[in-house]
Amino acid sequence: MPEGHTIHRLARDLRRDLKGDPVRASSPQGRFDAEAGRIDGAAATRFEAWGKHLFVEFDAASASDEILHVHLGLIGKFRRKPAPPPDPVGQIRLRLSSDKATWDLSGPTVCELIRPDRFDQITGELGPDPLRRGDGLDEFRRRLGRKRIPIGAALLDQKVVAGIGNVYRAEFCFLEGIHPARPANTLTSDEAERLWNLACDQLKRGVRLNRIVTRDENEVGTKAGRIAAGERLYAYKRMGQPCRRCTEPIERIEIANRKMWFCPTCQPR
DNA sequence: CGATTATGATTAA
DNA sequence: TAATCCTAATCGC
Repeated sequence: MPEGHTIHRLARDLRRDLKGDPVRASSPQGRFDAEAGRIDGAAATRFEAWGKHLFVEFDAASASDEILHVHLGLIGKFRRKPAPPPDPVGQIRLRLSSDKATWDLSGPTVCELIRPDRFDQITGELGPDPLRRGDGLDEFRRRLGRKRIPIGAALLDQKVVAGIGNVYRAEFCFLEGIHPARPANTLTSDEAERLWNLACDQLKRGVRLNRIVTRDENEVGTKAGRIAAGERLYAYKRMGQPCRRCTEPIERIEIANRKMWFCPTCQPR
């Protein structure tokens, strides 16, 4: 589930359930015991998503200045459970609960307490996030222009743009008719701008629906939230199936160590 | 019941 | 380029 939209949606949902009140923190699995103890009982004051990174700040009076940093990686999940907390199921690294809800974190690639200087470092190394305010476009264009790597690789590089993953990169290249292997610095200023605006629109849509749906709803004839599974995307994982625009079979290519799908006709070199 | 897979990213070779 | 970390669901036998 985790591309940028997931994390921004998570920040919003966690905020609604946990913000303000003292939060109970524990590590049913045990691997985060000591750290959980340090934030247990502190009031959570801020929930922020930066690309695929989630940060939770706590009231300085009730905790130290440490900030919770979570990165879900490929398989991490935050699952909502009712309050009061039920018996934990599976490997729960961190459980956060208020009297409104319980949130169980499993399988994160990063779950740690950090100091503010480290927070500055992590966020400072990220490219612009289409879901955060600011002049992302100029920065995105600048960073793309410095890369000779394939656009398919540049879109995965969190220093170029923060929050895009393997599904969105394939879908964005398809939607803009750009061959995934084209060097990033050969994109015109206009192409870069269209990619950026597309990312802003699509990630926002992803947050709203809490899933990736890139398919045009007029094309499917249903409202976005109801587009059936398997009908939501244009290219991702559709190897050999007919392109939804031109019916040519979708092809697969390996870029930046991951598989990527594209239409050879709609995305010429 | 074991193998495979997953919307990630780093480290080693 | 390959190995590695983290976990759970799914699939084939």
